[in-house]
Amino acid sequence: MFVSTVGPLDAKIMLVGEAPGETEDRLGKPFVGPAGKTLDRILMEAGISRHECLIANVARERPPGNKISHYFEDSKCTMPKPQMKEWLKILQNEIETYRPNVVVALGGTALWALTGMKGIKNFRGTIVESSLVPGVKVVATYHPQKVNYEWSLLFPTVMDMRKSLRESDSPTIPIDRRELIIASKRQQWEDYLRECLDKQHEWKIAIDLEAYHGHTSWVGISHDKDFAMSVQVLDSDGYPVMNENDELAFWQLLGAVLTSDIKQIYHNAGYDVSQLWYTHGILCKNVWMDTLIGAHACWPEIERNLGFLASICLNVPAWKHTSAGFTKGMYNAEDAANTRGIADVIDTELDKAGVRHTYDSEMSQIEPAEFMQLNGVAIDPEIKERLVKENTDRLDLIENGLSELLKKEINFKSPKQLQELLYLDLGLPTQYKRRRSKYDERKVTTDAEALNKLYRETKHPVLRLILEHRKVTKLLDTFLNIEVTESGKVHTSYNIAGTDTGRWSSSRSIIIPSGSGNLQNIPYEARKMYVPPPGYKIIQADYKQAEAVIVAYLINDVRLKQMFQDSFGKSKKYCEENKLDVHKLTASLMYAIEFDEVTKELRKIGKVLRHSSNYSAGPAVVARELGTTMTDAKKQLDLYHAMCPMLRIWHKKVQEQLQKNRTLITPLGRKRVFMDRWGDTLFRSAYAFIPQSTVGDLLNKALVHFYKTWKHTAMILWLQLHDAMYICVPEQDDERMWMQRMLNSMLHDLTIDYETFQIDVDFKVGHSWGTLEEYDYYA
DNA sequence: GATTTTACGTA
DNA sequence: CGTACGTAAAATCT
Repeated sequence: MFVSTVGPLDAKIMLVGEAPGETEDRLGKPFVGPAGKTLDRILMEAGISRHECLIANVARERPPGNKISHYFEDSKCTMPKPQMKEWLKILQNEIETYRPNVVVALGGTALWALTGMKGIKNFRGTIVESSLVPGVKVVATYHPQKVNYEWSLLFPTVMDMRKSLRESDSPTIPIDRRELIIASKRQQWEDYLRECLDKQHEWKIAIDLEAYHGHTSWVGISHDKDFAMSVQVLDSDGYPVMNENDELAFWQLLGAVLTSDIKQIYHNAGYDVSQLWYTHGILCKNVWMDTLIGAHACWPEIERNLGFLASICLNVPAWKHTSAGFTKGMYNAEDAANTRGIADVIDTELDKAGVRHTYDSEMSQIEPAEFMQLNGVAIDPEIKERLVKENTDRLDLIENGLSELLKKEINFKSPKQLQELLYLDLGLPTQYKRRRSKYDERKVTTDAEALNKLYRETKHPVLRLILEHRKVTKLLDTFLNIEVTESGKVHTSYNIAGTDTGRWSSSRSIIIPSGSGNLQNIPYEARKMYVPPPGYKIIQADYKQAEAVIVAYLINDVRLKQMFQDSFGKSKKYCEENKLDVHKLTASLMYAIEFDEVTKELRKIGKVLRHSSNYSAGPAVVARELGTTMTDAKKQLDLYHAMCPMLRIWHKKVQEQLQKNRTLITPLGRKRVFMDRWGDTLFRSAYAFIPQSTVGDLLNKALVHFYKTWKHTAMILWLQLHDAMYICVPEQDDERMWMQRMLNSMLHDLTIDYETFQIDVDFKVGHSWGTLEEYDYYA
């Protein structure tokens, strides 16, 4: 059925979709099916009333199989067939007749029809002039149906809709007033940098560095969102473009600016500031804002690259496509100007959203995080060589064993070849990946969980060997055969804005690329080669059962809280003598037996259940962890929840809170708005959020305090591992003294439901990361 | 050559 | 129907 345009003819906003779906086809109206429902949600969140909008589709009839390509000659949908040409004419006429102030292109097809541009991902959120009806303003965003499939797109789509609402005030297309000086001449950058010095008490400047293989190639500078200058240092082959004198003058002058009082803005200050210090000896004095961290504090769940932030904070055209080749200088200048513009928006948003304290706290983490990145961690070359040899030998044995069993050469790292081997050649029962929802598609897998299950069922020796092969190659490929720097170290970049929870993430350092990159997932075996500097020893301090303590207070588990309090600051021996063992307590309550009757096996059950229940894991996970049947796991779970009904009550409470405003606030004041689709996945991340985030924030607070207090001593901040910090101190120093100092920073009051408590700390000491020994500080 | 998928390491 | 991450190698896309 032909679906015509609906809505008031004097509408200021016109929405243009792609083509009618099944429901639209049946009812003859646009956006009345599932996509219409999502459109309503988007409009509601943007504060737009559907009845005030003209609503249309580019194609007026439903294509077979809902495939828009049906109306095009080519698969890329750029050459319309005659029918589509006719519909374009209709759309053109309607826009010319009704003249809405803004036309919103919903999805790629509408974007193409209205502007001739392809690629909705790059152009969404930008304001462009229509080519179909010149002079008419178009804002592009995702199609609601796409949001349906990929719920994380809801936020940008809502932001685009809000922009459209603002733009619907008038038909005027905003003019891009930016003045960008690309690859500036010496006179230009000299004048500009001197002006920065003159205005150091008035201006805030954004700085952006581009690098070529670790060397700075461009520097972008901007004091105003409509002005930026880029300075080229290296050409695209990595050769200097300035003569020695000019380059020296440039770095000196830039150094003078960055060590003046001028307020500086960066997008990921950690990188630029470290690079400036490490390769140019410039120690930036006054970092006023980091737009990456600012955006993280405001919107922890969204994408945070500059292009995306600009699309929601500013009215500038997309510029990512200029990042390669001869337009690099343009890209660099736009980065700087847009960073400058975004900073003002975020500065306002931080207060509006009430997250300034989170932002400040994260900003204070830059220095210790960057210290650790630049300082690095030493690798003992002999231990490394030994580990590589041991595991290479082991791999040889495994491969010999496999070739004897199989007599067919296959690549055991190839999931495809393994599937063929196991499920076709050997005829083993096909295993499928565990699904997050019963609506997910069933996928064949050969992962460890599947192979273990197959081994339990069939005892086929090849499975054992494949599992071992996987373990050893993973260890060798990712963790042992790593590049170290000339000084025998590895470096990691700690990413303060790396997670949705406030925990840090860790990844390959761009400044000093080395090691396996991520230092937060090194397996125990490989940790043996990570060593302190000569003459130093390692002290590890980690929060004791941190997340379990937080959960106990969140759900108000009186018995558990009492146990944590009773064991606080006590030695291992004392806890044993006084029956202070969480997992034994759990088991004794579950089975209604005396504490002393709890066997090792029952304690294990208690431990697994507490842990998995805290994150609302299901019977499948419990069965796997305990190696039992699903039926048995279900029984254990029922026992656990009968013993601890508060947990489900708390889960209900979290759901109610989400219903209210989709916002959770942790005991340390971190705020997160959950934008996922309503359902179990959303609930699970919400349950996990508060304990995970609180522990992460607690540790980072402690780490900053400790670093500030002791950075001027011989102490070296060594590693951060979510709930643990590692330091290195001189061999002859008293370790108890350092432990006391760590305690001073780490023991910190937390308040949940008007009850104040602390989380205790465990220590380890040693001379390699893999051989640390427990140190009972309270003994 | 770039991007996505699979598998797996940590807290 | 644990969640939170990052990386290597294979697989797939363009």
